[in-house]
Order: sequence, then structure tokens, then C-alpha cells
Amino acid sequence: MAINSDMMRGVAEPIILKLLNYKKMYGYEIIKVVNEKTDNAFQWKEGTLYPCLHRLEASGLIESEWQTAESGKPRKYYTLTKKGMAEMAAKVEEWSHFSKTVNVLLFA
Amino acid sequence: MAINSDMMRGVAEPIILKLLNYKKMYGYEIIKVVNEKTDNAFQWKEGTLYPCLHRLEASGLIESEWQTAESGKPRKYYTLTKKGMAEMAAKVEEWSHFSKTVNVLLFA
DNA sequence: AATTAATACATAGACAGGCGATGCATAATA
DNA sequence: TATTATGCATCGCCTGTCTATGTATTAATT
Repeated sequence: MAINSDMMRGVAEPIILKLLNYKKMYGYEIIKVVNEKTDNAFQWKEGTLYPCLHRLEASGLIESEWQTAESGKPRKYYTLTKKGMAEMAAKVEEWSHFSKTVNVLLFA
Repeated sequence: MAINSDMMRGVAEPIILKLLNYKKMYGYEIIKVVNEKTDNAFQWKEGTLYPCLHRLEASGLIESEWQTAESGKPRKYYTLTKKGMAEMAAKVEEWSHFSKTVNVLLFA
């Protein structure tokens, strides 16, 4: 079941950084993985992901590298920078704090 | 410590509805209560709350009623409508689903 | 007595991220 | 051969939040 909400705002960045912390990935792959892992609760589209990736790269949190798959399709693989690792940890912690705070108000 | 984040988006409505589910409150009071209950992790201002209250009222989820305090200050008290109660439950459930989904991705 | 802070409402404009739509190109499938 | 899936990209809209500003009254401070 899809989540149709403004709440999506702000969580794309920590999620992407977290995924890239495990392994290098390309954009289209990230979309598929996120949608699958959330049972399509998240239904990310290109218009959500690519601008976000570009922002992260412009901020020096991730780096890209073109690589051609066996299929012949060129893919842009992203990796986390050292700065990105620190920012990932910070953003995950921020989410943790934030969600706990909301829970205090909603489940008091 | 303040949360400075885009994540704030979308949570104001369920929080307000939840608070009003307990008792009628006026705007300024809601601001104080939220900031206090979150130890100032949330730092709501008028510019955040009042437009939100007006949206909720326009949607028929809450109703307002002027009342003058002993201090002499006029206050606009808000109460939850029947429609608002249903919407509150839905939004709280939505948050629950949403936050669990984010947690799956961030703490896998 | 006069100034400042707190209370209590309100709105206007800027900002920015998510989303839908669209585009291009190639490979795989029906 | 036509359609779907892959894989990149961007433009413009939408909308909730934030900063700033405004008004008015009461309380507190100097």
C-alpha cells in the first residue's frame, strides 16, 4: 500500500546515503531496491531520485563513476565519500531523534 | 536541541489533531505545549501553526469558537469534528506505517 | 511612569524538495 | 514489429514550512 504523504520530505537523503554505505549502486537500481524493500509503500520515481543524487554529489557527499554493464547499458555508479559517511550517520541520528519526538506526541 | 529538518513536513496535522482529541485548545497554547513536550526539539512558530489550523478548519476536520480568558485576551478554541477524529486516526496510522518503513531502510 | 516582554491572533512572501510528465536511447520481450 | 523494461535526465507545478512583519492587549520590569 502506497504512502501518499508530505512525510516523504527529507528522508530520501539519509536513505540513499545509508544504501550507498553498504555498496556502490546506480540510480535506477536504488529506485528498484527502495520500492521493493518497502513493499511499494515507497514508490520512488526518477523525478524524485535523480535530482536528489545530483544534490548529494554537488555537496560532496557522494561520487559518481560511469560503468558499462554486460547488457551494454551505461550506468552511473555512486559511492559514499568520507564526508558522506559522516553526514549519513548524522542524518540517521537526526531521523532517530525526530521520529522518537513525533512518537512522544502521537502515542502519549 | 532543535531539529532543523525537512522532515517536519506533514507531521503538524496529525499532531494537532491528536492534541485536540484530548481537549479543546487555542493556537498559542498548542505552540507552547508542543515545544515544551518535545523539549524544544520542535520550535513551532505562529507562521507554522496558524496556516495549518486554518487548513484543517477549511477541511472540516476542526471547528473554532471564540472565548475570552480571565486575563481579558480573546482566544480561538479549536475542537475536533467527527470527520477530524477519523482523519486523526488515519494520519496517526499513516505516520506509524511511514516511520516503520523508514526504519526498515535505515536500520536494516 | 515608561519601556519591554509576553500573550494571542493573523498573513504575505520566500524557499525547497517531491512528484508528474516528458524526453532520449538501447535491450529484451511478446 | 510493437511493447515493455532499463537507464539516464530535466522542467514546472504544488504545497507545507519558515522568516518576517503586523496589530492589540496585558503583565512585568526598569
